[in-house]
Formats: sequence, C-alpha cells, structure tokens
Amino acid sequence: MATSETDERSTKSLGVRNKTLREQVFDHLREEILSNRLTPGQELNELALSAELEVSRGPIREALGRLASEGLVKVTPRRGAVVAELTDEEFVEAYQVREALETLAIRLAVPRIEADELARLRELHEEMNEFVANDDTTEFFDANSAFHQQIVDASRNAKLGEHYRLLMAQMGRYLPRSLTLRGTIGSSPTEHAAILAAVEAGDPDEAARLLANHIEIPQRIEAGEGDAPQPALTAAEESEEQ
Amino acid sequence: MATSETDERSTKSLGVRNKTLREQVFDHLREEILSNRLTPGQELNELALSAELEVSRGPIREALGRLASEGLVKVTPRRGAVVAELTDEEFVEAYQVREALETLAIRLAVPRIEADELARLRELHEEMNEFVANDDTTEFFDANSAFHQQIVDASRNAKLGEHYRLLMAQMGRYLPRSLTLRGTIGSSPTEHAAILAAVEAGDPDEAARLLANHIEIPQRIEAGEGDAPQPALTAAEESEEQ
DNA sequence: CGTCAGTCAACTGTTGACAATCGGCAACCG
DNA sequence: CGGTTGCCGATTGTCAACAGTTGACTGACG
Repeated sequence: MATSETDERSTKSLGVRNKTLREQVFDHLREEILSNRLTPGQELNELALSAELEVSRGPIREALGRLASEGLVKVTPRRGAVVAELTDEEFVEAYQVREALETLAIRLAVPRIEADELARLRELHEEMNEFVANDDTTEFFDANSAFHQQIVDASRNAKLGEHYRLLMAQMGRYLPRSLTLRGTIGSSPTEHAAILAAVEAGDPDEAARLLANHIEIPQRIEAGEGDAPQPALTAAEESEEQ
Repeated sequence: MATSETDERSTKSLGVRNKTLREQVFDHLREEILSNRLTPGQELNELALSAELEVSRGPIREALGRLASEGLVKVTPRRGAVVAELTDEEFVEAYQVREALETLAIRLAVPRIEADELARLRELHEEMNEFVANDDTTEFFDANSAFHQQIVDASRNAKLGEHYRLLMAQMGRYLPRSLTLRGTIGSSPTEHAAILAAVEAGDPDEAARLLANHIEIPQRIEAGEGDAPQPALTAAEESEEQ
C-alpha cells in the first residue's frame, strides 16, 4: 500500500505489519465507508483504487468481495461496486433486528456482568450526560454506541457479538444523520439510567423491557416520518449475495 | 469450470450460465460444506481445488474469502483455509441468537401473515407428522428447517432473513447430528401445533413464547451434556475476521 | 539420545497481462 | 426525425507466473 497512506492513517498498526494487503485494503475501505468519507452510492472503480492505494487489482477485488459480504458495498456482477446504501425500509428492518439482539444481550449480561464492566457502563453514562449538556452530538453518538456495545460484550456471546457488529456497521453511518434520533438525545440519559438500575438490581426482564423501549422509540418515528436514510435512488432490489 | 463437472452437478443451472466463476465456485463449495461432503476441519488447498474444478486460483481465493466472511470456512493468513467447525460453546451461542431472531420473526409475522403462508406452515406441519411416524429423521429435519424458515420469511424483514440464513448455514450441519435434538423430535409436532394455533389466533406474544420454549429446550440439554458439535480439536480462538 | 540450526519443498500472496462483457455513442435506415 | 444497429472505449473477469513465507525435514552438535 502507499507509504504516504500508511504513514498518514495506520500509524497505530505500525507494529503489526504482518497483515496481508487484502486485509489492509479491507480495513482502509471499511474505515473510509464507516466514517462517511466514502458516501453511499459512490462508485468504487478497481483500477482507480488500485492506483490510489498502489496495490494491484487482486487484493482490491478480494477486499471488495468481503465488504460486499458484510453488506457495506454492493457488487453487481459485471458493473462494478458501489458503497451500499440503506433504504428507509431496510433501516427500520435493521432497527428491529438490533432490538432483538440487544434485548438478548442484556438478558444474558445481567446475571454474569462483572464489576469492571458495570463501572464502564456507568462511566459512559456519565460521559453522555456531559455531552448532552454541551450539545456535543458527535461525541454523544460515539459514547452511546460504546454503551450499547458494552452491553453486548458483557453478554459473553461471541456469535451475538458478530451479528451485532455486522448490523451496526451497516446502520452506524445513518444514525447520526437521523434528525428524529437527534431529538431523542435528551431523553437518552434518563433511559440509560433506568437500564443501569435494572442491571444493577439483577433484573433481566426489567432491563430487557427498558432497553427494548429505549431502542424502539426512534424506530417508530422513523417508520412514520422517515428522514434517516438518504432518499435512496431506487436501488436495485436483488444483489449477488442473498 | 470443467465441462465434466458442469454436466455432472450443475444441470439445474444450465439456463443461468451468466454466473461468474467466483460465484460458481462459491456455490459449489457452499453446497459441499452444507451437505457435509466436506467435513469440518478439512483443509481446502487452493491448488488442489483449482485442479479439481479446473479454474485458476483467482476465483477460488475470492470464493474462499466470501465463505470465510460467512463463517463457513476459516482462513488463517498464511496457512490456508479449512472448513469451519463449531465448538460446543459456539453452538449454544448460536442457538441463543437463533431464538432471539425467530422470536422477533414470529412477532412480526403474526399480524401480517398471508393465507398461503399459513397454508404452507400447516402443510409442513402435516409432513412432519408423517416423517415422525415413519421415523424418517432426515426428511423431518428438512421439513423442520423449512417450517422455521417459513416463519422468518413471513416476517417480511429482509435484514432479519439475512442474519437468520447466515446463522442457520453455520448451525445447519450440526443439527441432525445432535443426539439430544433427535430425542426432541417426538415432541416437536405437538409444539408446532401449539405455535400454529397461536399464529392463527393472532396472538404474537403467545406465539413468541411457545416458539422460544420450543427452541430453548434442546439448547439447555446441549449446554448440560454437549454432544452436538464434534469434539473440536481446540480450534484457534482468533481468526482474521472479527 | 535429545535438541537446535539450516535447508528445502509446498503453499499462499501478489502481480501484470489477456480476454470477455457492458454501456454509450454515432451512423444508418425506415 | 425517431429508432435501431454496429462499433468503441472502459471496466471487470480470469489466468499464469513470480515472489515471499511457513512448516517440516535433515543432519550435526552438545
């Protein structure tokens, strides 16, 4: 990969230069997509990427294939790859799946949560309070993601973690854009506090109920109005992966 | 791909010769793994596959990458690919996720299920009754999978469908081997009947409760005893995909 | 006899070239 | 003037060769 690129953005992984080119390209593109530097719908030309990253097309193709498999790009057999976009419907669908996964996660987590994990949740909760007070939405969303991720991690279910990570990678880009979601920021700390209380009380059902409610609210609003995902220029229904 | 291979095994897809080699190899290997012709732990040598399928290593590598992304094979960076295996723990974990997904599915399905979908469920239920009577476990498991798949399809949530399909592709091979599962075959028809009744009655909560119970039973037994997945020769913890 | 270093074969990672296909453009025909 | 057909550029699909690494085998030394 380009030395300039490497020095510029992968400084943290300088010690781990054992990664294959395919992995580096994969990580690079994934990061570009998740950070919205590559916007949904944008075309990903193999030759252009090849030139830009100074890698032959082989690793590029393999990385694009993996990204397609994870739902971050969409590959049409002989017409190239584009950054995937979520329609309004898909966004709502994903939200429903997310609710199911997180509900399971907190049910599993409550009986087995460790002190340090609980402490981390409290810490993130405090941070979010500050971010809300300062009206710092970007930081808030990061902390919020970490909060929910922490619950999933505490469930100690790796398969659940995989599916959750996959789902959030697809949804993540759209969350901060959702105006309706932004409107719910104010009530989040209160709800998080209630969830924390239920977790500390060791009540899985109550924790799950509160969490479901917490997640469900924006979902309903989205379904009614619908401004979260972009207009979505009537993306083709079927891709090559089921 | 080899004409001999093509004539021999892909006769059904003769009309759809538009698929790329990568896709053909992917489908082929996927089928081989799901049908247990390729057993967990088996090494997948690129050169050998290349010779066997009469395709160069390029498409083979891409197909293996996709399969790795779906969790059907496990790729270790410079040591090749092997057919993935599920440890006892992973099997139980997957079962928990499955329960969460199917519970969501039936909740969504109940209010919107169509007459023909309901008919299909009844039909499969009848089939299973016969298969149980004839002690035809293989056919039973197929019908059982179709039954649960039908519920997921009826939910009309494509994202949910994706995750469910991914999960079942990983678990599917191990289900028929599970002796404890075989023991539950007898009670399945009764439970399916109860679920069907709840669906017909339009009671999502009751249907979800019954379905959760139905799925949960083998899960508990597995956790206690553990004979479903193979001994699993201490597979390495970390793979290249999170 | 056990252990360690050095060599070697096999395999994967990567590359550049070749071939096939698709979409757009322009010329031709009705 | 509108529609169709054939050509052309661009891009992806595939291949075969090269290069680097890994793990195992062999042989020597303690």
